[in-house]
Order: sequence, then C-alpha cells, then structure tokens
Amino acid sequence: MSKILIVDDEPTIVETIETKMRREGYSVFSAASAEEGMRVFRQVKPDLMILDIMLPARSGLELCKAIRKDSKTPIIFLSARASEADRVAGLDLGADDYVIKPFNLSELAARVKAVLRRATGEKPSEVVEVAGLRIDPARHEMTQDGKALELSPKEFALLYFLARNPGQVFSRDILLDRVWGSDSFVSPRTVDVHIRWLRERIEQNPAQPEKLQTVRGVGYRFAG
Amino acid sequence: MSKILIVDDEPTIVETIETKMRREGYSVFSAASAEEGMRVFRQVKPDLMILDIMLPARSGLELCKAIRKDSKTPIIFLSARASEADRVAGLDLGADDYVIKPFNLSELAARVKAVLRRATGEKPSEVVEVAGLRIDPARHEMTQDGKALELSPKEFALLYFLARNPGQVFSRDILLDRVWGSDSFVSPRTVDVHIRWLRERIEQNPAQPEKLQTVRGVGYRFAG
DNA sequence: AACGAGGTTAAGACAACGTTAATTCAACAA
DNA sequence: TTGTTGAATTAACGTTGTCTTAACCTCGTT
Repeated sequence: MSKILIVDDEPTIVETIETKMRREGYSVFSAASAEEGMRVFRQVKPDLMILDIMLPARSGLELCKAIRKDSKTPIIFLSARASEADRVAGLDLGADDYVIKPFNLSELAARVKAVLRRATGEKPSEVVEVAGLRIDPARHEMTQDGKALELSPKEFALLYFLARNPGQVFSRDILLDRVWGSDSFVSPRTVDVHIRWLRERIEQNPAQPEKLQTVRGVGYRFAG
Repeated sequence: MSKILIVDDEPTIVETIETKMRREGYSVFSAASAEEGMRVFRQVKPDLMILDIMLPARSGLELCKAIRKDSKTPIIFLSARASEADRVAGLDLGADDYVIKPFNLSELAARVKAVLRRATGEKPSEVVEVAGLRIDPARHEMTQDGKALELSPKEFALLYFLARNPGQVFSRDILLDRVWGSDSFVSPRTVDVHIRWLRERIEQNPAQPEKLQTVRGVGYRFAG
C-alpha cells in the first residue's frame, strides 16, 4: 500500500490525519518540521506528501521546492485559511492539490486518493494475449478466439493474474495474496472454486483442463 | 509582439502570470472583473486572453460569450479544479484551451505559445459520433439517429466523456474525478442515478442497456 | 484400502446495482 | 420578496449477482 508522509507542527492535526489515513489503508509517516520532513522523506520515499504551508523556521513552501528539485512525489498542501498568496506560490511550485483548513477529513482522503490515482494509476493497463485468449483490463473484456466471454470480477482478476505469468505455478496462498489482496482472510479452498468456474468458461473439456492446470501439492498455473 | 489580456479578480494571480508573460516577451494587460475586461478588450484588442472562469458578478464564461460575438480572439480558461462540466461549457463557448489550477506557470506559458501559433489554424472538431449518437459540445447538442435529445448539463458531460472513450470501463470514482471535477465530494452512487437518467433517454429498453453498460464490481462503460 | 489433495455442488451471507422519492439549491419570473 | 421550475444529490428499499464456505465426492499415491 502507498506510503504517505505528513509534515505539520501541530501534533493533534498530525494525529487526526494519521488515524484517518491508516484507516484508509496507507502506511503513514510524519514529521513536525521542514528539516525532519526532509530527513524522513529521504528515508522512506513516500508516494505522497501532505504538507502544511505554515511551518516554523523554513516554510512548507520551501520544503516543497527542495523536494521538487529531485523528485516528482505528489504534494498536497494544507493551508490555514485561503491565503491567495500561498495558493499562488503553491501553484508555481508544482503542488498537486491543496486543502484549506479547517478541512473535512473525508475530503482530504478523497483528494489523496485522486492524486495518487493520477500519479500512479494512469499508466495504460496492459492487454494480455495468450493461448487464444485476449484479456483487456481497461475494457474489462475477455475474448476467446474472438468470442467475448463474461467473467465475474474475481474470475477476471484471477485469470488476468495467471495469464500474465504463463507457466508459473502459484500456491493458493500466493494467489490469495496477489489477487484477493493481503488483507483478505478467506479460505485457500476458495481459490479452487474460482478455478473451477474459470475452467467451465475457457476450457474445451473442464474435466481435462489444458490452460488452467493443477499442480498437485503446489497450486495452479496457466499453461505456457 | 503579441498582446495578452489577463482577467482575474485575484491580484496575486494576475501579478504572477503577468510577470511570467512579460518575461516571455509579451505585452500584458489586465483586468479584475468581467466588465473591466470587456472595456480593456475593446481598447487594446489583445491577441489572446487568459480568463478566470470564476469572476465576481458576471462569470468568465459570460465574458467569453460576449467576446465571441464579435471576435475570434483565442481564449485560455483558468479554472480552479476544472470539471468536465466546466470544460464542456468552455468548449461550448469556443475556448481554445483550458488550464486547471493549481497549474504550473511554465505550462501556462507553453500553452499560450501553442495557442498563438495556431491562432488562425485548425481547431479539432470535438464532435463525437458513435452508435447512432452525435454529441456536439460546441453546440451543446445531442442527436440520436438524427433526432435531437435534451440533456441536463451533468448528463451531457457524463455521456460525452463516456462516449469519447467507447469500450473503456470507468469506476465511479474516476468518473467523479473526470466529469464532476476533483473538488466535488459527492457520493459515488450519484453516478448511478445519472446513468439511469441517460439510459432512460438513449436506450431502447433502459432495463437492458445496450450502450451504457454496467460492469459489475468495476463501473460503467459506453459500448464499443 | 487408507489417506490426502483436489473437484464439485449448493446454500447462505453479503455486496453491488437499480430504482424511486424526498430534499436541497440555484436560476428565474411574477 | 415569494413562488416556480429543474437539476443534482442522497437515502432508502428491493433485487440480483457474486463470493465464500462446508459438505461430500473422486482420484491418485502409498
């Protein structure tokens, strides 16, 4: 999950944001000054920064400038009231967004999500073509020899993962981790059921699978 | 050398842009309101305008409309976190480009240059034609098999966005970001309702949509 | 044959979606 | 001002599809 660095000298604010962001599933780091912020930044290389404009000694704007020198890490500014001067300065330094205090925590979370999506998630998703299958995540479409097939979300995700790594065997645990996510607690046998449904759809004879193969005692693999 | 007119009610922003543009070698004029902007426009006949959408009293959009009545002067809109709806409204009125705050000054300069270069040249027609629909944002008109249909602003923006990217699936979150704009905090389910209304209008049988398809667990897409 | 691993099936829990209606808000007219 | 209209948003409710689990079955190995 993404790492977020919060830089603000007011402990209560840091704490509030920290709690919220953790609950949203991010790893959170924090610093109370620009100097400390820079140190932590270098150490943890966060995916996004939330930065108070008003900081003691060196301002958040300066920190932003320093960071922008050698990184494109997205930055969201936090500013006490809408000082236009701050805003303009923020624009010029390449802030990705700004939030005005007092702010709504959900609003901040929404902006974090949006900025992270723009920063990381805008790369074109890759179409996988293998064994007559064509899997296009952007269109969420799967075709076999030209014919479109309907898949449920989990089926789609599982097949996409396996087909992207043809020939490689994955244990149920690994599949759960990679396809379901590391925070899911489902029985490994759940995988079996989804494999079965996939076979039902893409195998000529589901009883003798050619594409989705079982490796006894180990797991499953997409033939390749 | 080209003359540029900036219309924005925030002095710091005007000043920032002004400095940059002078440095780029343009003659710069400015105004703080739509009325003043109109006056200055008539006087100096600028080669390009940079126009804030949010202006006191009469909006930038109205000013744009007024100016477009008797001139083809290129206009670049400046908008706090532009939404697709704003953008459509802007295109509707013949804006030449669009810059979203917070923006990068160099980026703005680059766009100014680009717009001036093709000032007389081609403007890509933004009309989308797909599946019997014809969507023309410049006229804010939509026809299905030749028959005109009325759409609300949000409906229009949403349909335009989806139809412009046929086949691609968009999550509710992304649609909110791209169509509503990143500064809106509406529930993702709001998208559902607009989709429903659109289906009501453009689908033969709204219960079995052929154009606006649901991709369960993911989002919506325009068939294609 | 006994065991373990995987296959298969069906039922219940749950989440996602569709739909409607109430509410809020802005624009506009009287 | 007041009333009217239309758009947008949200909550509530009903419906449907998906996921998960557990029980049982089959097959291969020892």
